[in-house]
This record gives sequence, structure tokens and C-alpha cells, in this order.
Amino acid sequence: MNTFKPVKQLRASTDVGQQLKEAIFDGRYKAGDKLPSERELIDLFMVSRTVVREAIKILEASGLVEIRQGAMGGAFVKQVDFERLSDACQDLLMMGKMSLPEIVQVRMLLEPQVARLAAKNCTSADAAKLYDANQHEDDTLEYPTTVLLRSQVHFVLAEICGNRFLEAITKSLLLLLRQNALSFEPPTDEIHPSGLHDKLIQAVVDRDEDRAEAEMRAHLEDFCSRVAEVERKYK
Amino acid sequence: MNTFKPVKQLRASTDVGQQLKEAIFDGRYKAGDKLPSERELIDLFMVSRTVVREAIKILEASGLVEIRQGAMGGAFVKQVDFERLSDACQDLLMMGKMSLPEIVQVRMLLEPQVARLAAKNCTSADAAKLYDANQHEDDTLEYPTTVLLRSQVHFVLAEICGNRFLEAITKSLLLLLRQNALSFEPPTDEIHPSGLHDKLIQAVVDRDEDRAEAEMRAHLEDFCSRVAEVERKYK
DNA sequence: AACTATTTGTTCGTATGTATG
DNA sequence: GCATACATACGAACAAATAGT
Repeated sequence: MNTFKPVKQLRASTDVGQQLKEAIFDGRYKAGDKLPSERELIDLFMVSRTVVREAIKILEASGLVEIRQGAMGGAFVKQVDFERLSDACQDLLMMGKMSLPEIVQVRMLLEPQVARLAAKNCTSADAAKLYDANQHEDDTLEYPTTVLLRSQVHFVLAEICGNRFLEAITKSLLLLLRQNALSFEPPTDEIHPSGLHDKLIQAVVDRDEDRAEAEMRAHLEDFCSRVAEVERKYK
Repeated sequence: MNTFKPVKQLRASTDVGQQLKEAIFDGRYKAGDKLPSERELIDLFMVSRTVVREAIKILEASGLVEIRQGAMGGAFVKQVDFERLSDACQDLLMMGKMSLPEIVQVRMLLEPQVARLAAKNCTSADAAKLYDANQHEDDTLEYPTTVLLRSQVHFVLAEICGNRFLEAITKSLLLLLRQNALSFEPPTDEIHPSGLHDKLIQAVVDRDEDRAEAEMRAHLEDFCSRVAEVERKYK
């Protein structure tokens, strides 16, 4: 068995990018921190400007830093969350490597479990956040915004489920559906009447896991059938 | 309400990168195709070489192309799959935005459903692939390789579950566990005795959804308890 | 084995755009 | 308005890798 590591001939830009990436992973640079400027990086890595710029572009494309220009500008470490995951999924969707119905199917599998876990972990602070999100959903009036905000409850549930991986996947999934499923514009109330989340939220707040799971399942099935019905009517 | 779109001042490299990305999404360049060379891109986009290079680096960082050097070299469109998703998760893991136990918990949620769907869709060709994967797992002897190949069955199951989003998530998840869970090296047979997958595979091939789900659940619980036991013993 | 053509990798110098104070 | 600090962009040159002759 070969215990040697292959000597990889890294490109300078890739090398610099990886070292900076590790520095960020190690916590040497935290969210909000500014990476050294291009000039400083040139001195630190002993490479040319071009190499440094390519490396930073790589970091930016990886969603790790955000580049601002002007005085006080530079590469700032971003708060990383599920955004990158969502982008990756979006690309797969765009390349036809998956379809919306498949995403919906996964949603039907995951979200009831999210609700169950949320019910298991729900604190009084979480309950307050849930009520607030539910309240807020009925505030806005315009359609697209409304749909966005109405899903807030689902986002909050993902946050309180206590599993950050599940949270990231669920949020990515919800975001994907938001960004891609709005091809038609039916009257809001037909597809999403107010008070739709009430029973679900109550189950979670009551910390009744079985009921939370069941309510979420019922809610999703109800929602899907509404969408299907409206689609039939408007197309 | 503002109906105007903000005039965004894109960086030249970002702009070129997006246009190339769209070309790939549109299918104007397919997997294996070579993008125009740097020189050609300079003429096509009327920008400098630096800009073109940064754009290509962005595509590479996004996992869309692979750059080869030398004559006949260039940027070649990659076969995109779950790899990008896996990378995104890996970054989240490295940044401490999630932990292995959380990933394992999601695995316990997802894979039984994968098994159920696989059982639902399993064709005779799929069955052959499963048997083959199961057979192949006992061939190799060295530990790390063995563990890798033993999971083959799980990969095949993900492939035949019929939902490409679920497949991508599951594969990413399995890959993550492979790459990060190998901190100790117990004797293989203690943790993964041969024939472990037999009952699970049989259930799937029999297209018995309930049994497939149950067998997968039992298999995962069994595996986890073995790992825990071995960890206790060796640490 | 040597040479050539093509393509990416790297460097440098210079000029411009943009935000801060 | 101006100086400063930073990113953005261009063009020319040379180095290195690779395929074909």
C-alpha cells in the first residue's frame, strides 16, 4: 500500500487560495475580518499581484469572502451559512440534474422530521419566534413578498430543530422552491390562506412530536394539492 | 413598487464568468467540451487576459470546469454531480457550522427513506448492480479502502431511489462521513462484518418497501452501536 | 530524441475607478 | 477639492507544460 502522498504541482493561485481558506477555517480570520490587502499578500506569499487576485477571486467564488473596493476596501470574510449549499443545488437544478418535483418530494420527507425535532426542542423563546413569524406573515400584501414571508415559519422551524445540517438542507430546499416555483401568480388566499400554520405551530409549541410531524405532513399535502388545483385552473 | 431593475456594475471577470456559466447551463458547452482558449475569449469578450483568467478561475472554483495545461489544454466542462454539494457541506463542517453527529442524525432520517424508494423502484438491472456492489465489498482487504468500498451498497441504493436530489444529498452525506470519520482504525470485521448488507439488499430486491426501510434502520443502528463500542475499546 | 506549435502559468509596469477622510 | 488606499483593468513579456511531428 502506498503511504506516500502524491506531490501535487499546485498552481500558485490555488495554493494561495487554499492557504487562505485554511486560515479562515482555523479561525485566524473570522467573519467580518479583513484579509490582508493585495499588496500585503504579495509580500506574504512572495507571488505576483495576478496570482493574489486569482486566489481571492477563488475565495469569493467559494462564498468565503466578499470583496469591497475603495479605501477601507479589501476582502472581508463572510458569515458562511447555507447559502453556498443553496447555490450548489441551484446549479444542479439549472443543469437539469434534478427537477422541482424531486425537490418537493424530499421536502415531504424532511420537513415532517424537522417539525418533530422542533417540537422536541422547542423552548419558550423559540415559541415566541414562531408566533412572531406567523404574525408577520399576514402583514404584507403584495403577492411575491407575501409568499416569501409566509414561508418564514418554515425557516424558523428549521432553525429550532437543533440539527444544523438538517437546518442547512431544509433552508436550501425552501430557498430553491421560492426561487424557481413562482412561474405563475395565483391569488394568494387560494394557495395560502391565513392561519394555515396555526395548528402546526401549536403542536410544536406544545412539544407534541407526533402531532407536529402529522400536522406538517398534512400542511404540506394540503399546500401541494392547492397548488395543483390552482395550476389546473389558471393554465 | 419599484419595477426597475438595479443597474448592477458587475466586475468584468464576474460578468464573463456568468456568461460562460449560462452557456454551460444552456448546453452550448457540454461535459467534456473545451471552452474557447484564453486568447479566443479575449477576442470574444473584448477584455484583457487577466479578466478572462479570473473568470475561468471562478468557474473552476465553482466546480464547473477543469483546467488542463499544455497544448490541447484549456478549460474543459466537468461532469457535474453531487461533488459540489459535498464540497459546500465540507466547508460548513470545517468552519464548525455543523458536526458529525448532526450529519449522522440526518443519515438516520434519510437513508431508511432512500431504501424505501429504492425498494419501490428496484428493477432487475438495479438488483444486479446491488448484488455486484455487495460482492465487491468483500474483495478488498486493506482497511481504509475496504470501508470505502463497503459503502458502495449505500451509493447504489441512492442511485436507484429515483430522486436525484435525494441521491445527491445522500451521496454527499456518505462522502462527508467517509472523509471525516476515519480518525481511528479498528479491525474491519468488528465494525463491518461481511454479509451485513444481505438482508437489506434482499428486502429491496423483493420490492418490500416496509421491510427495506426497517432493515436500513436496523442496519444503521447496528452500525452506530458497533462504532461506539469499538471507540470505547480503543480509546 | 529533438523540435515546434499551442495553451496555460506567472510576472511586471502602468493606468483607471472607487470609496474614505 | 484633494490626497490616500484600495481594487480593477490592460498589455507585453517570458516560463512551463503538453501534444504532435
